[in-house]
Amino acid sequence: MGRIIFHVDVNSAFLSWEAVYRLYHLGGRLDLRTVPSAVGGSQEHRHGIILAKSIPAKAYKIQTGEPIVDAKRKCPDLIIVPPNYDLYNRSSKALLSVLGRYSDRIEQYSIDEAFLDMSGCTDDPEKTAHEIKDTVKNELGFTVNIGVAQNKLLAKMASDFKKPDRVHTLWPEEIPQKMWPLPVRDLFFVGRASERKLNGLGIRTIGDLACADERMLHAALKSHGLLIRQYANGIDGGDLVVTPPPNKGYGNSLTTPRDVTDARTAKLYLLSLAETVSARLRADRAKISVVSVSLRDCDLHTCGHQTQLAAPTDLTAEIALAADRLFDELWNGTPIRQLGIHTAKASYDGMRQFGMFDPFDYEKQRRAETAVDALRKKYGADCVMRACFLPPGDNDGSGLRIDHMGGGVSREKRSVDYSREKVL
DNA sequence: TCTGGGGTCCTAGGACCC
DNA sequence: TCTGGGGTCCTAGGACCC
Repeated sequence: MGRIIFHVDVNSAFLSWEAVYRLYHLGGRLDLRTVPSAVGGSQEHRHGIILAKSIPAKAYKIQTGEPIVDAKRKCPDLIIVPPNYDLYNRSSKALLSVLGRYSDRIEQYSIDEAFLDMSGCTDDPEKTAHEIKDTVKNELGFTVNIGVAQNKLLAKMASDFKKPDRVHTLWPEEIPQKMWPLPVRDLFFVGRASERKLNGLGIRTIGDLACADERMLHAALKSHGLLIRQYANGIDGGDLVVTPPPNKGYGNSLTTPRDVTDARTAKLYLLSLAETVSARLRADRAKISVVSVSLRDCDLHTCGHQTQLAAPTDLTAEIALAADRLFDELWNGTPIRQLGIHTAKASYDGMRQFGMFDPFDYEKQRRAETAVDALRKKYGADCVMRACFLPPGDNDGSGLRIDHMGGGVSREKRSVDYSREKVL
């Protein structure tokens, strides 16, 4: 038997993990998976979108990524629970540890998805897939779909068929019947923009794409058109990425609770984002050579501006300084909804060239910042903070306080209240 | 009461080199 | 002084994934 690839996908991951947590760790009685429910951000903080939904919620046409307001309109009784990224990371680890018993060639594709190379590990792939699926369910309490195929693309497409708690195969001879009738949007790497262009060419199903004229596709979609045509034919030469490559860049962004209309507040947010980004750089022993600032205005229009640094850095002070300058060059005074700091050209060799015109002593500043990192690791992120972020009172000019470590997802856990009374 | 946050890759256009 | 053409690097923006 040739190559056998499994794609394991947790059904409604964030919601299932929350449901399991409430049932087994908090002793709740309601299983969120059995009612219309969703995980969503806080509307007061303008993070109000659906991150995951239950299957009953799906029946109301509620979609991941849509505003909670719209979802509530579709289903007034929708139960919304806040995200808990710590829980998701723990659940993800538990899943990976179970999968590790079945193959030593695993690619963790995202927090809730993994590819397993099962070549030579099984004489009956479907039976083994069922065994993995049932082991996860019995030991961890949540269900997965497993797609079984000869390459990653087809395994991934197969795991997306009927849910939950299913195993699907997608062998080459099954492609015309199982994959080609699907709308082209269901194909991996066909997003909204590609769908629109393809529809304009009269291509509506994956089958249409599979036999579409290559020159026409290239004219409309460049190399991406040829890639998705290969995918439509079930062709994917990609290997499993067992060892994840190092990051090429690190970024953090934040949608502010209120539009920011003054530079002082914007720069306070940028400083908090620089704190978070650079702490991650130092934790990973990475330095970056490009800093960019992105702004999104109240019309959701985004723009950005970037700069190359004279020397690679991992310092909050240097990144914040660059970000401030970029901000001044970029901002035209439009009220800001979201701010971001992104970095690129990461290097991991630990070198830092001596700079004749460094605004400060790199080594000295780095000792200070790593000392703060150590304190925060030991006593919590809030044990040391800059005076400009200190309570009491507001510091964003509208009665709100700015978190001194801005952006990211893990900080959401603070807003979660898992007191027993809250458990359904 | 509108629309998060983390990434990667590609393309287009301009600067600059020979 | 009517303006080729190949190459690289940089920047901005867009598309896709989860």
